[in-house]
Amino acid sequence: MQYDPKDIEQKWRQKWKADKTYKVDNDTSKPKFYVLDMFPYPSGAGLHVGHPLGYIASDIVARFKRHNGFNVLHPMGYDSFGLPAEQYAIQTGQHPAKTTEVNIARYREQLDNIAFSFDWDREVRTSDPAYYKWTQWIFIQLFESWYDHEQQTARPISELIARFEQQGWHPADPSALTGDVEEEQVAFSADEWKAFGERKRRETLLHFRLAYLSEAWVNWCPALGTVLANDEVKDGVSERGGHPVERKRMPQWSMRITAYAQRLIDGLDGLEWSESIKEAQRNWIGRSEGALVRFKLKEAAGDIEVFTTRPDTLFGVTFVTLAPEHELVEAITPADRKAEVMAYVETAKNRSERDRMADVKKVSGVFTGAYCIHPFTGKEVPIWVGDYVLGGYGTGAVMAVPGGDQRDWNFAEHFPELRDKKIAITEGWNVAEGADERKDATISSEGFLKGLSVPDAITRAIDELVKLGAGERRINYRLRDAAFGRQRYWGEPIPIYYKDGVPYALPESELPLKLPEVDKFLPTEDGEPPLARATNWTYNGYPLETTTMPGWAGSSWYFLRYMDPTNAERFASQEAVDYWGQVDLYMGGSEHATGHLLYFRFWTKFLHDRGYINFDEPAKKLVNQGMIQGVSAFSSAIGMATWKYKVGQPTPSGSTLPLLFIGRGYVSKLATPGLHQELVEAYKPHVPASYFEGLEQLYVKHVVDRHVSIDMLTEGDALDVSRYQEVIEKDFPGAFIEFLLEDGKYLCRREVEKMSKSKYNVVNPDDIISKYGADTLRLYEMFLGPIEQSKPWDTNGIEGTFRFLRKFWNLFYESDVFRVSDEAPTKAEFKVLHATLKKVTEDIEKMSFNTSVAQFMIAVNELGALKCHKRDVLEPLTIALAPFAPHIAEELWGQLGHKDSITTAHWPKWDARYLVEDNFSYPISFNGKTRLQLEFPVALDAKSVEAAVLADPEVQQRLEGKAPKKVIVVPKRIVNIVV
RNA sequence: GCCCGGGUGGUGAAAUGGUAGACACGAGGGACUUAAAAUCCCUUGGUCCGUAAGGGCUGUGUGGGUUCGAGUCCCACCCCGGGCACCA
Repeated sequence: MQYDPKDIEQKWRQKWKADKTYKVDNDTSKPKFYVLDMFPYPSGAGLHVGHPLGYIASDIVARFKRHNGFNVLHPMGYDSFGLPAEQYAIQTGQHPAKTTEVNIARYREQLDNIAFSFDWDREVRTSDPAYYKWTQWIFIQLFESWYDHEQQTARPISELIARFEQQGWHPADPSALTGDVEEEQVAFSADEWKAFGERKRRETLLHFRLAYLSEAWVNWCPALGTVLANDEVKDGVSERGGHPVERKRMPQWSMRITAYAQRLIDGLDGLEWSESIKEAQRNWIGRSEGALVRFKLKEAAGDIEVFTTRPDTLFGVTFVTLAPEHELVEAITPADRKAEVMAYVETAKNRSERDRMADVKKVSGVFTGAYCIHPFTGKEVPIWVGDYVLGGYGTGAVMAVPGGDQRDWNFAEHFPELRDKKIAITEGWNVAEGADERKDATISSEGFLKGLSVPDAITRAIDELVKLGAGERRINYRLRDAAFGRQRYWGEPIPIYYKDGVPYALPESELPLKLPEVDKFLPTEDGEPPLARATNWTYNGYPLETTTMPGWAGSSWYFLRYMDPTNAERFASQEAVDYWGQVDLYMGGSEHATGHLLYFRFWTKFLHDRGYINFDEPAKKLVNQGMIQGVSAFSSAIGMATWKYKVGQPTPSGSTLPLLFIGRGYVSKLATPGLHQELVEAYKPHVPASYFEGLEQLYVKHVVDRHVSIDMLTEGDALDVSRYQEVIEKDFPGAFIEFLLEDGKYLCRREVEKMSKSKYNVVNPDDIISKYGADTLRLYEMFLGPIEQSKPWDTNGIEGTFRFLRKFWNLFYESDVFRVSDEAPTKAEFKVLHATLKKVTEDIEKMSFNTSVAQFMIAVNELGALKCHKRDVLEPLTIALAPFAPHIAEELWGQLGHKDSITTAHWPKWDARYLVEDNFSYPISFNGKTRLQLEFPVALDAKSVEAAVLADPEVQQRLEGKAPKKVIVVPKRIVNIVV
């Protein structure tokens, strides 16, 4: 019988499904191992060969751990809320739940084809009310919590209320952290608190809740009636439709992730995550140490707060710059300057943050006309507004030190009234040329900092600030609180209602708050989110929140739900959570470095703080699979050409030329100037002959590349011209279309790009499976290279893994008859087996799957050469192969006479006894260059090896009678003779 | 600019400081076959010498260094990929 994956794969998939082979119990007698894949968003495009890469790797580990006696949780589900389904719904009117359902069914079918060992009874979907009930529940817990900075933990809001009743609150109170809005909450005493009305109390509490409503800057697009992300705004207009976008302050639900900034940094140290992801998170959180400095306003009460990492440069302050959004701008600007300043503010703040940050060269700003007082010198410092200062970072104001900060320098240089006021702050530096940003400089400014090194000056400056009451040490984080409300339909409703304009959490008994039906998935006419279209969207007559949660809400805790996916009483039972605990291996793409992976950690820490789980990091080990890129194919067309005549002759214009497709050979030829005769010939029938008279050079101005679907390519990048022509004819009705062939073929240009539908370079796993089977696909994806590395998909190599499986199969067969002997294996056969077991076992633990596949190939080649058909070799080998190629392993396991599934088999242990070598063939090198090989017994000591080597005639001959300077013998490795 | 990865044959790649290129694809040659498919065998980094057996030189982005010995460690640089970025 020949190896034919079609029948056996089909058969086993059905059997596994019927037997619930991959069902996992919360069986506490076995040690647990939790293998998690980042769950997919079920897009309409389905899976391509890149998606399963990580799933296959984690599946191998899961199966391996199971063979090794672990109770392995290896679940899968869907991150099924999201924008694409909503956009599709807007276009087609089809309910997103419906398209999502269809897409999930398709995903499931594709996933099933690859035979993952998922326990599908544990599937979760974030858009399922039974699931998002708990997402909403967690939201309420966040709403009902505050962060105690002193104890570094989240606590119930009731405990904060108790504090307020006893001691009130003061901004300097170190224990109650308010995160981003810290400055906005003014002090109040216990008595004042008690005197507050219900409304006032709740408004105050919003400044402390971990999920809170506050005014936040957003990109508001009135025409679309929605808030846009930074990258949806280009040059002040929306990317879609080009409508004007304004920066606007709107009430927004946010998550106080900033409260966890330090713990999110500290927690990284204990994690087995790649250094690059950890670094990305550290950068994202962006801790910087420095000082908060207060500059008293000259004409008014109050002061401008500034964060600086370089208080040592305080004597170099020449001006203070406020962000255009800064609330003081309007207040401090004197009447005579108001018109000019506010005009600037209007234009500046409506530029998106991204635009403002991208334009490094363009300096813009305006003098407010107001002054503040330098805390050390008492001198007046002019206050400017500049868009290089961002409202959302630090305090939205900077002390500008042109002598020490290049951006400040650039700003000063740009304005004549500031240009000559730059103050040098370091020794040996010419401030006219630029800023000195060195951190190993010596301060040369006037005052008490003169002569100090930068670190000493920083300490001294802060001490002085504290003494004067003009500032204090401050640690600032770049991390901002996360916007949590979305003006969208297809997301979790936020379980909040409004009484008297202030938010209240729904009682737990009202959960889940189900997504209401709406007539359209668009904002209302007056710009309310889609949920406002729902009839009777109220609770006890009070209006319900109309924004929904962002995509990352459901994925921030899903790993917990898999532990106990149907629990109706709790997000997961305490026992289940205690048993499964942290994810032992988390597999997913590195593109989630600062999004999902940060929120995931944040929510875990929060649930830990509130006592729901006993660990505060979700995943011990994280592995990022590389991206599988597609190799796109392009056609190149010359739509219009410019013809250059001899100098002095007019160029004809307005001519209609054929759409001429030229192959890659011609494209590269065009790079060199000349008269490209083939092109001229192709054009001749279409243009007047006079066009070509006296033509000396042909310049082609526009070569338009078009993606060509890769399934239109035949052998060696040749295009199926007639099929492609049909496609082009549809896009350019009535056009002349010609293909310029090279050796009778049209060859496409190839390029490695991201694999995506729009690039027509998607390779579908189903196609591969129907041709070679899932086992081959699994092996091939692993064989491609190290799991973390990105690599282009090239189906050409797949034959090798298919051949390997066939050879493996044939070890069990002789002339198409199943024949496995019970004869005792030879030493050589055992050696192959145990070498393979050793390598594969070690490689799986290192997640080096490409090398384990290679080892299997070596084993099969060697056993084939030995004509080994022995049970004691093949049986363990089959178990070892099972995690990689489960179908063929299960089939052969059955044929070997086993009744139970191979998944229940114990992992075979390798035995070092079989790997012992009697002899070792030493490479003998002279000055590090290998010249010959000599075989000696392994047991021979270094001295004896040296003597034996030197006695060898060939060595003697090479030495030409001279004595070697030195002989290095590394037992069982190498001999190096230095001459 | 900063922070992470990475650079090895025609291709995907392998290599605890110890024989660079395992394994696989592709290519070339051969066997079997009426033929094809399938299978099997041989060759395959470059280059030079040799009829051959065989041998020499060279070779892991570039230039230095450490070492008996460097793809691997150190320094400087170049290129590619990813992330971050007027972050005060």
